[in-house]
Amino acid sequence: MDLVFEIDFQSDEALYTQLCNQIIIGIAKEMVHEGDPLPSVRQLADEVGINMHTVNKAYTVLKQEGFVKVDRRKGAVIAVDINRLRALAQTKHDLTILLAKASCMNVSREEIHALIDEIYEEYGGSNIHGNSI
Amino acid sequence: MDLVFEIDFQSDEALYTQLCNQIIIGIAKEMVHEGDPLPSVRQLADEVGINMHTVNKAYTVLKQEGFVKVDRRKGAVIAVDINRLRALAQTKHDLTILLAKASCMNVSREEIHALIDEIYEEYGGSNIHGNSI
DNA sequence: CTCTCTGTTATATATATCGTATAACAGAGA
DNA sequence: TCTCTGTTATACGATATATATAACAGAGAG
Repeated sequence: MDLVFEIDFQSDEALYTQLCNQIIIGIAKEMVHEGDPLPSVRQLADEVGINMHTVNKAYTVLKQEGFVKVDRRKGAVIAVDINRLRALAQTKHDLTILLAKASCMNVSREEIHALIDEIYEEYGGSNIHGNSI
Repeated sequence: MDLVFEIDFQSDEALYTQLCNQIIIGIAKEMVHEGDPLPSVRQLADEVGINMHTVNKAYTVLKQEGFVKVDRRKGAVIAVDINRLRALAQTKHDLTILLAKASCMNVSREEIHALIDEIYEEYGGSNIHGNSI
């Protein structure tokens, strides 16, 4: 399974952010794995019809966040190297706001839990912390 | 309990976004309720040391999202009037990206569920969908 | 060595967003 | 009338976003 990139030019999300999210979701869904090469900045830019520098910014952000590293031979490759503590803190911060909105909208805790399971089904059913089944 | 506003000028979150989030979290935590008046744009701007228009933008966004309405007598008041379907869709979209990042960082599904409960404890233990206890 | 690919950097430009600033308006209450 | 409310208009500067053209060093293939 290979990554398919689709850009929504009408979205309010920045183009490079859309690319970042699609790659991160691709990793989570195990469509790509550690060491897999990403398209070159020029190739991906041409493929989705945006500028090379926009792709380069996406790769740079992903690199800073630890999702990608640069291999001089292969180019940009998947590389999940992580500061897990920071990841947990960021996750909690984002969840706090997301759940506040959901709570205000009368989305119950049970509905959230169900949503979590529904989404997580599509992601790696197995990771080192064993969330399989 | 009254809302206390604190602005982090070092944050990468926009100032008006910080205000929006604090008010939404305040509603979720039931520190404020339907009909409660918010500070006037000028008063709040002066209180936290930012421009009136920045506060006004926060109120405008909250109004568009249904968290606030304008009462000519009281000014801006809390008003949780909601398109629940849109709320669910938005919640799922945001969760999809958030969980993808968490999954890549090897944050397990169980840890997410625990985080959900931890955060939800601080929010309304009771809403119309009965997520109490 | 040459050619071509990689990411990377430098400049420049255009547009949009963010935050501030000053000013004014209409509605409502004292 | 005076004062408060949200709202609107306009302007300015700073930053973010996206594009464009150009060049560079490292690495692989011929």
